Amino acid sequence: MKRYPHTSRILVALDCIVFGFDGSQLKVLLIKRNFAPEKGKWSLLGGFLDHDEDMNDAGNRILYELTGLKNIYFEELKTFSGVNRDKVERTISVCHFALINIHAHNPDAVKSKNAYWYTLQSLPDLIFDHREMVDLALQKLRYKAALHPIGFELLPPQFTLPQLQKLYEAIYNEKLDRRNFSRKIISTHLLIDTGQKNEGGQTKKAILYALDKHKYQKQFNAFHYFISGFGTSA
Amino acid sequence: MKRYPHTSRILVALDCIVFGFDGSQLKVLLIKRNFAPEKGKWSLLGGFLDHDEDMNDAGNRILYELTGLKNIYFEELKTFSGVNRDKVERTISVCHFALINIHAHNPDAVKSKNAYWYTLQSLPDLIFDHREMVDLALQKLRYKAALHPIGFELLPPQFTLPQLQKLYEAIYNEKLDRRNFSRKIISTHLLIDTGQKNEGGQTKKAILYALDKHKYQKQFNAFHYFISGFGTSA
DNA sequence: TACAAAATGTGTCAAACTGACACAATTTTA
DNA sequence: TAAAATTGTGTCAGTTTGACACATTTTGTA
Repeated sequence: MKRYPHTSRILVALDCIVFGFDGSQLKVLLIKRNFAPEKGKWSLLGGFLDHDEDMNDAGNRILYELTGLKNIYFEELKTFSGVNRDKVERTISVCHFALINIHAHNPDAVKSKNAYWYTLQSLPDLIFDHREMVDLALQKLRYKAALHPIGFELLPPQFTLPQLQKLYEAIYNEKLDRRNFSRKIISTHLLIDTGQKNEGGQTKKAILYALDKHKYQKQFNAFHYFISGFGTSA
Repeated sequence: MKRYPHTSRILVALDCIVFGFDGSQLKVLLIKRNFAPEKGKWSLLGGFLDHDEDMNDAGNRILYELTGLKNIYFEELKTFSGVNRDKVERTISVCHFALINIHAHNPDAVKSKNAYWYTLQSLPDLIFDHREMVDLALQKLRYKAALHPIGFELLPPQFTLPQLQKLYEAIYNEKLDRRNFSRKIISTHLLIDTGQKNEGGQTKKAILYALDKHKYQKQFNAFHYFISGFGTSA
């Protein structure tokens, strides 16, 4: 047999919400689409699944082309499969989201592809169902970061507790109690005190921590409840 | 423009792990594949995405054809996209899992399609990557049922606390403390005491509860921590 | 008919955790 | 040199958790 009978073949795309954190705000990487239709409009990072690659290959390829980064944290979110979501031809899109250290990506690659970082509050109009994808990705990020140490993927290798707290406050758009947050993070034993303090700081210098990668991987699926009150019935 | 240039179109399938609970064991619905290749071998419930339906339509169609049930709980798990996972032609499969009340499905429809319920301990060999899908689905069910009131989908409309506990014990394959489990479930306020007791029981008759559907939907995304110790670093 | 056996419903208690809040130490700046 | 901003750590009452005991109900059987 060469093909299955009575079936229809369609295009499979991969779109990805790339999150970054600049120290005070959560940002999303958007790209100016350079082919028709909707050429020149804002879109998520994406591409078509090639005949000789699986989804993981495609994700790595697409993320590498734009950011110059390998081994990026990304995970699958949902398949968007509306019949008319692309007017040219039937295309389903497997939506992913990625978390990167915003200071580590290659700004030249980003610029040359006409990509820019947008805050969630100032997103431009997006093509197709990409806005829906962003909303879902934020929802998933909030869910997952409340339970698992996923937030560290958005920070540089060394960071302070106040920086980590600012990240969580940006993700949930709410203030957290400094003392309780600190207690929670320290009690995970996921952080290693580097013995150093952050330079260029203001007022009191904070301790620089690094992630204990071994414990991080081992405990990744453990529940941590980083955010109190998140997920309650309210 | 009629089509995107330099792209490859592929088949999109939907496969679904259908879970059921017979009162003591967690079971999976498997089907004898009735077309080549691998005809006659065991497979998950599945089908191809048609040109005029989205993934949700396809899932409902496929589940209805086999079980005779509508409004089944099902959710997307992951897209399996290995290049050679189907030898006939490139096919990606969007894997889902479904939870049904095992006593509500249409046994004639199931029988006529050559489908049977298997326990997780006695699964036959499955085609393609379907075994991997089952393992992932069980993992996801365990994860989700520990946090959200998803387990009720596997029970009849009225059930007792001991029945609910047996379900959780089957899902996690471990014994739970009856008193602490009861306290946890009652404290969610998701159950309504029907005032009735279960008939045909043994020894003491237990209270029959029904799910408070309104609260269930409202609190579905809340965290409940049904299973203590699940997701800890151990 | 009464009693053992099995299963169900509810209660107790110490340990751990949570949320709210106070105080001391460090660094910059006026 | 002192005020202001920021960071690190501690306290304490209220809540939740895990381990465990006891009383009640129903069946079956001596």
